[in-house]
Amino acid sequence: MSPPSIKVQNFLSNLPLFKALGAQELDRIASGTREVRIERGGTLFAKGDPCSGFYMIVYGQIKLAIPAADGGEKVVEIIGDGQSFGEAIMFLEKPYIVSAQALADSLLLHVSKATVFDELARDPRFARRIIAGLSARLHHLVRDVGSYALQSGRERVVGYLLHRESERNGTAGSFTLPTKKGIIASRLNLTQEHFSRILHELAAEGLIEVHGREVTIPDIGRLRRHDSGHQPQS
Amino acid sequence: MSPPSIKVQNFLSNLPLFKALGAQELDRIASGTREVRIERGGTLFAKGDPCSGFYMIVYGQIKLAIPAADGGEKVVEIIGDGQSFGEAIMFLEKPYIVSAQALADSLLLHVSKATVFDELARDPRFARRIIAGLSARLHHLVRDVGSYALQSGRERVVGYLLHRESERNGTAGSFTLPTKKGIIASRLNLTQEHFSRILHELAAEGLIEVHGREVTIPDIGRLRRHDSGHQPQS
DNA sequence: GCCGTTCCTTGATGCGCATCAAACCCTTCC
DNA sequence: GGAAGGGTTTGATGCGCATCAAGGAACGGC
Repeated sequence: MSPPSIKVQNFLSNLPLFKALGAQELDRIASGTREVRIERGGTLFAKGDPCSGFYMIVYGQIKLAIPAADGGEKVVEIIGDGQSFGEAIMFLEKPYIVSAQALADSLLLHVSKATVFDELARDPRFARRIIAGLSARLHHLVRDVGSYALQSGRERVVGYLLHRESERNGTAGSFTLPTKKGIIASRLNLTQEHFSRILHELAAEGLIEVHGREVTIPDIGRLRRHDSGHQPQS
Repeated sequence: MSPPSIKVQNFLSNLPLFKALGAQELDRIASGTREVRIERGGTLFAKGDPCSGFYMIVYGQIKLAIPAADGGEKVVEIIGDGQSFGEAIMFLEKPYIVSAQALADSLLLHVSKATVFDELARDPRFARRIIAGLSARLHHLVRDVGSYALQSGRERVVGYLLHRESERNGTAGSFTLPTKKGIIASRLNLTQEHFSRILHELAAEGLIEVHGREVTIPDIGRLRRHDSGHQPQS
């Protein structure tokens, strides 16, 4: 039953959160870590569940979403390889306010609350990294809030595509959407239908090409100019 | 020119961030702190400015908002006595993404980045409090995102009123809006006009009474039942 | 191959909310 | 007191986006 703990340390040491920690620290953390496997469609936790630690994705993909009363949901984030989630709620004595569902068969590491708290008290560098991680997330969320309030659906889609392109390894100007379009639409505060129409519209104007989940941007500069809609950007 | 530093320590020791710290720690922090006075309407910092520390409000009121290209803005938060802001951006090497403007004549304390970093390295308790603060803010923002995406304008207003009422000291069922209705409207992702109409509508249904910024809720239970709009809550 | 499912698109319709515009406060200042 | 100027309300109009409803396309299983 004992997990291959060597592997865990190796994986941890490649994450920004744990990079350049000593072997001793890594051992301590690894001992408070357990592997979690979950298959596509499975629910890792639901809104209202208590929180016992945070998660990191070794491989796979997890969707964080706020469920609505009527069965709908708002996708807050789509998380992929090497990223972590659930830290913030760990430091508040509150249940989850989002649910986490696997979009692909995934392998996660769960680091227990006690381990984190312990390490926090010992190592100020670790605290600094936790703080940096939380700050970055807050920063992104504020940007999201701004885009929801100040940009049109079309602008949000263009912004998203440009962002994706910029992070994508591989052929310049071309990339694959990370998951189903309906999920991405919700992430952008749009319905699936409206998202589909916007993509169609952009394609009709020659700004992008879409084949399934494959998106090509023939002229990034031209698309970027459309970022602020019909108005010249300030 | 030397500020009355005794006062600063006393004020600090009453804030959650610094409560129960020793005199030595308080002295160190106070020495990295300076008073900032700003009058109503003044701009504390603008989007794009570099960040040199974080702020706490001794008295007054500050509005954090994301400016739009067309001169509009989205109010992210309205901050009052004893609260702090600007921590997160301090830990990222990025300029502000929001602007801060005084809604009333205010007295702030500015704690320098160096002081915070220094204390962070020394005192794990301080780190824990910073982390708790960031986590709480993240939590609130996620809730906001959910309400923007999943609730109608009317529901957001009702939620806001109930929240305000619950925090308000004084007569039960009655409170004063913290600032101009236009600002609150933007905070709730509404136009001033629409916000006004919603208040009028709620008043017409006898759920609230409004006189200027004075709001009275005759029956809180009844208003709460309207929180999820026309549908029974789950 | 065929079938069922899930995902995506396309069309028709309508609501929620923004926008534009004007009137009506309620202060504050001379 | 009157004038000037924010702040707020109210009305008319219209757009962006959701909703409802089908149809098509892609995928996986037998």
